[in-house]
Amino acid sequence: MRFEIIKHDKNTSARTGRLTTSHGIVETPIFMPVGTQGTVKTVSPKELEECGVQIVLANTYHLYLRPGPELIKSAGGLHNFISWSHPILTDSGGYQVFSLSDLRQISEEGVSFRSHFDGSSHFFTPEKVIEIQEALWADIIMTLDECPPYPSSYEYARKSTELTTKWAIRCKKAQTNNETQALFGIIQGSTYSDLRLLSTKNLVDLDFPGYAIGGLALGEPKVIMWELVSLVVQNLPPEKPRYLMGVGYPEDLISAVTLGIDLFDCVLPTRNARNGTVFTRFGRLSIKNATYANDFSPLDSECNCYTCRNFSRAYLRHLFNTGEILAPRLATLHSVHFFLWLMKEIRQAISEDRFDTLRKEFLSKYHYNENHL
RNA sequence: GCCGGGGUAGCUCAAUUGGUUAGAGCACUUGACUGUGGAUCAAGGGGUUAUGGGUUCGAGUCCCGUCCCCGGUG
Repeated sequence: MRFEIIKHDKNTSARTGRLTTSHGIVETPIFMPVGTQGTVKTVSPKELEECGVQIVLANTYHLYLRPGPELIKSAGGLHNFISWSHPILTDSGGYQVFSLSDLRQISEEGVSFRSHFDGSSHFFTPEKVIEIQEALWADIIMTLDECPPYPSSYEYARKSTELTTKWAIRCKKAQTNNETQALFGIIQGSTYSDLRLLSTKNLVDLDFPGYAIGGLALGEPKVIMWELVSLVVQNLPPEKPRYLMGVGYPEDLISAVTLGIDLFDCVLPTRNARNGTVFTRFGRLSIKNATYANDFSPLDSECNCYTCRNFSRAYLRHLFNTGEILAPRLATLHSVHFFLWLMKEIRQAISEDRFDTLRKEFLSKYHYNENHL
């Protein structure tokens, strides 16, 4: 993997870049839709391409439990198995163990957990997680981390962050294929500045090809989140890609790019779409609301995605209210298209030295939820 | 026609010998969702208990009339 910075924004820390992987180029800043089980729910790879998707995220935790890394390996790797020829990033499973499994027990050696769907017992170590991700053969793979909940006590966060660093060292050591796969380290530290700083320095010393910031957007105030992102980014090597994990809302993406983030992933555009809430240039729109029953305009009057070119709000509402399978599909297509459109606008604005203007224009039009600030 | 059973929220049903403001599920309305949850959670609206009388301190509940539904029988 190679990362080159193309352009720095004049007024902010935003930048555009080019990430070259063994399955092609990713232009940054970029948003990665989440395809947990080897599919971005409801949409096909071809449709993802049409939405402007360049890289998707898949999940070690889920794919390990089903169908198992051996099967995917014998299919010729994840790209072959799911028929996606562009880059893939796999998450390590640290977050899923934290958020999905009932019984988890963390020790120095690793984490034991019970599967969230059949209750079976499993044990992840840093070495195991690398082995699985090498079998899946994603272009970018992640270190095993522990994601401490918010809020966490300082003492818990300190120990947890220390453990994440030790696991990062073991992951790096366990990696056998660093020619075609890039291993990103994950920075933790909860909401404590000194722990974030320490975590950043320790991981930078290990010289990863890219760095992720994890453990944020877990309910902490936005002010704190941005302070921490800013602090971490300032202490990361500028020439390496930076990935803010699990973020976020459109307004968050703008803020994070401003601080110098290159990569994002989030379930919001896809999960919310399945539940009937889509993102548009004018803000969030709950298509199931009765107010759209007779509204024959598209979701977003300025969008040229397949959904907006062909279907009305009234029809989409009808599809949702009748439980039709097309409803989550069309909504997902729109929101994914919108997120990728936004990233493209951001890249273009940076390259033309007008990122600041774009940011202001976008936020003046986009009606965001004030609870999120 | 006669005999029996039954009419409670849009739907399916609760409501202990008559006893606070008639409840629930689904549906509906409105929120929430940040390294996935087609999941789920939260809040809300909705009732002259078929209808007209009566008994009672008090009736969805007991009595009488009327209307309607279901089963049986002519």
